[in-house]
Amino acid sequence: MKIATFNANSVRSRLPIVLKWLADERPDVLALQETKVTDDQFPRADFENAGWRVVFRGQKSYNGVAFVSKEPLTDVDTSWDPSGSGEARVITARLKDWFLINTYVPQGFEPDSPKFQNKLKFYAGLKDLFARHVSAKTPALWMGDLNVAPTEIDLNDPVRNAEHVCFHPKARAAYEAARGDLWTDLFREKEKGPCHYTYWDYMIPANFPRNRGWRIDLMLGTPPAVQRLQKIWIDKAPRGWEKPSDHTFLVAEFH
DNA sequence: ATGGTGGCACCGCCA
Repeated sequence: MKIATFNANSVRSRLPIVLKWLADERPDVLALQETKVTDDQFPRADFENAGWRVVFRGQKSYNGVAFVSKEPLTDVDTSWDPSGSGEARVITARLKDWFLINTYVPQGFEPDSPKFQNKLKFYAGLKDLFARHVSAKTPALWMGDLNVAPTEIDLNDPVRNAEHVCFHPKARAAYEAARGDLWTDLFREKEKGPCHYTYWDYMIPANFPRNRGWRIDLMLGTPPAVQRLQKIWIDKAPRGWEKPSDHTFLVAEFH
């Protein structure tokens, strides 16, 4: 079982690289975030014509999440709204005995802003979703753009970014509270070292070549998922393709 | 050097 997550930063702009990556990697499931498209405008036919299934929940201009899969997913639920903001940020589904959660967590803008409160509320609100669907015995994955670098080795410059909304103590505490003792950061199961990032702010083009990035795209697993995890890696290849996203793919294989 | 990019929308917002 091969499962991946990718913040597309517009699924329509990123369609060529997503389809090429799917054709090359053939995952069972790809979770997408920031699709930035309403459901009526989602490029469903482009995926289906390439042999993929797709389910999605979007909105105009911002946010939006989707699952692309080889086989049809079941129990697709796009109704979760952990912060009560009405934004399209969560989609859940099942594949065989797996329960899959795809989230695009609010970025939060600035620590003093209402948007940051919305981010904290989103993390707190996920507890209801977990309580409803996930126990320590459920094979489950929670993946997506979580907009939190969990520890100081998960970003290039933890000193300058000490108060950044994606490394702020309150954001990290909200992430840790949501994680609880249920979820394990699967990338850290296999790789303990620094300098492994999934996002490079494209405001400064030199960030990517100099590897000044953030590890904010995560895949978390319950104990059965940890047991089944074989390998997990960050695939930066699409950053070398035409019109890359500012994020990269995080990919995991399970037995 | 206190800037810069990119997507989508529309005359700014969000990341």
